[in-house]
Amino acid sequence: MGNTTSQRDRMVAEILDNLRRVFQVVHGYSRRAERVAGLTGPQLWAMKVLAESAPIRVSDLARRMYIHPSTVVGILDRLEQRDQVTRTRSSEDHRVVMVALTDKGKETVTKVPRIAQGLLLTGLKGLEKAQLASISEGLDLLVGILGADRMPPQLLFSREVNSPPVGAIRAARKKEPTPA
Amino acid sequence: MGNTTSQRDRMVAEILDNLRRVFQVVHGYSRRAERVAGLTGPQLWAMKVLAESAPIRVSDLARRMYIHPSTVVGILDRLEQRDQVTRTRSSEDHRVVMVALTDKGKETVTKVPRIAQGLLLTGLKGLEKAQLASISEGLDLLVGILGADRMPPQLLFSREVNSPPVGAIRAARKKEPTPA
DNA sequence: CGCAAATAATTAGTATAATAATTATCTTGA
DNA sequence: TCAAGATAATTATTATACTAATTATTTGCG
Repeated sequence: MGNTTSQRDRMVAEILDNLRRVFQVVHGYSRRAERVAGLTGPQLWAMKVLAESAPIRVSDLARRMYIHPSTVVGILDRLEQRDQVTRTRSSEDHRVVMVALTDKGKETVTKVPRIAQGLLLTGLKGLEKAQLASISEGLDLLVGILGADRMPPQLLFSREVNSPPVGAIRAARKKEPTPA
Repeated sequence: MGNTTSQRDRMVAEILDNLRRVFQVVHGYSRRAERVAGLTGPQLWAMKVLAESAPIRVSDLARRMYIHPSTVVGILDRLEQRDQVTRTRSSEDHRVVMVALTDKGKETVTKVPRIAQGLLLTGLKGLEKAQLASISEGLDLLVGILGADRMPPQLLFSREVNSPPVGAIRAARKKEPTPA
């Protein structure tokens, strides 16, 4: 195939290589790291979202985590089993289930923030500002092309998933403790 | 926590956010995309490594894929079941099992190369050289700090995993059809 | 009103991935 | 030599994640 192997082709190949490597490392990374907290990465992530968004519907939690609702169910099963969260069926709409943190869960959240992302965080913080800017810029571009490409194949959950290329998603995830 | 929220802190946070987002997207991405080929992403990846490295030991395959040997066993189970690979126990050392592609497997590999990484590839190829350079640079830095950081917690497979921060790994993955 | 369509959560089934334990084999040292 | 340790692959168990199918419930149309 690609005979000429232009410089660009090589750059693209290298990017894919690096990307794959980063995935691999970060993945096993956060697993080990976060297991220190007694909870796995996704479990902890769910807890963090819960901490921000008080009682929240299962489907909304899934949307915030960018994962499928059925996956969330499993995560909640395990968290509930460990007394970290509670599930309450809404009295208004009996189809919905509201999820909240237990007292124990709240305590967990306050205890772990550092451990969760701490390791990568430490690494990044050790870099110079210029380097941070470089990484940031590269990732932005990456997110851009991914964001543009991801919709067509199969929308994820089919709600407001139409063209928030970057900003909307980030906005939704930042602080904002649901003004209620 | 972080009261002052310096600009650097914000940059770091944003990088982590973006990173997570990229993971999420690429993940579901390659799943959908590669399923078009009838095989899942990791299965296809294993096939590609096999195509390059002829008969190879299970543990070496795992090392090349940066995943755990036990995970490879499962992937091989499914590939073998589909007549894509063969497993042969070595006669020299009865502990080792050599894996190779079947004829059908070889054909599969020639048929799919584009689909596998094609989508991300297309996106990247549409970018300008300067943007590619930017992404590349950012990822290099990221890989750098990850490579430096990943060893201490728990070495992955405990072989020559001592200080090949970046280059060694890439070198091992590039072409090089195992010079015997 | 009453049943069909839509919606929310869950379950079922498959695949990936990691750790820990097991089995078989090989290598060494007493 | 032969038992102790190391090594290779595998199995078991747990967790994540997806798609499809199921169950409840709510809405809306005729």
